Amino acid sequence: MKADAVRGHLDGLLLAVLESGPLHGYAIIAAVQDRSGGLLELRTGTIYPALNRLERIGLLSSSWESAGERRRRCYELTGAGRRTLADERSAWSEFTAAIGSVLNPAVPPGLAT
Amino acid sequence: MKADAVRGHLDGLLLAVLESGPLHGYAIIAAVQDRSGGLLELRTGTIYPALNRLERIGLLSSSWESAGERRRRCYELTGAGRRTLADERSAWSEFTAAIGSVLNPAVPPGLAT
DNA sequence: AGTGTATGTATTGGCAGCCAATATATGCGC
DNA sequence: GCGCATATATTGGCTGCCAATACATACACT
Repeated sequence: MKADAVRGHLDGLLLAVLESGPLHGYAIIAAVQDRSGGLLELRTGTIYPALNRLERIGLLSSSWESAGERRRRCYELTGAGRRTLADERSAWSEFTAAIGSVLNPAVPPGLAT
Repeated sequence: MKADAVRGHLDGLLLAVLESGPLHGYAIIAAVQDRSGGLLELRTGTIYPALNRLERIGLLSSSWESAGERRRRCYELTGAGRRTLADERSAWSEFTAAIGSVLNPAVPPGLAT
């Protein structure tokens, strides 16, 4: 998987892994990697600015948490975040259909009349 | 469909529409738009540099053609181009599986033990 | 003859957005 | 005290597509 393959789909990934409950940054990276079968390895320089942006536009809310003595910033979906996640899912579906139908046409090339 | 959604998948699209025979630039744009159901509208500033690059690295070959009096540059797949197209198809499949499994997990969130 | 529109190729500048590198801090094992 | 895993954060840079622009030919209409 090439490095910046997630370009344009990052927001959806972040919202999706937060759907089942709040997570902090490091756990988000692990969740994405886990759910993608190890194929998607996000970096901190990728997700932290993205999480800040998503919070700023109201799709996430965050709160500091203490695990033992260690501080963690936990992010969770807002209502707007859930609605946007639904939008991202339809956009993804539309996107894959569009690219897919060009890449693998239903009518195989060479069989046209 | 957001403007630069094809980022990272353009080469595959171009190779795919050329699989069934040679086409010139304008026809390639039309073919991609047609096969995507009108969702993918590539611009000349997008495909011409890409076609040049694909020819330069040996995936396409081109020849000038005269339709009536008008000159057209027709591109066709080379052997290496066909092999790369196959690679692009597996990469696409892997990519959609990776993003898709994060966006729409097989085990719906909230049903975990 | 002139104007507008469709067809066709080509180049340039700009910028969104992700990554690599880097910095900082804590807790734990040894 | 040293190294490693955990954890958050920022900066600079590069890739790669797009918007804008330019130019040429053919044809229809007036």
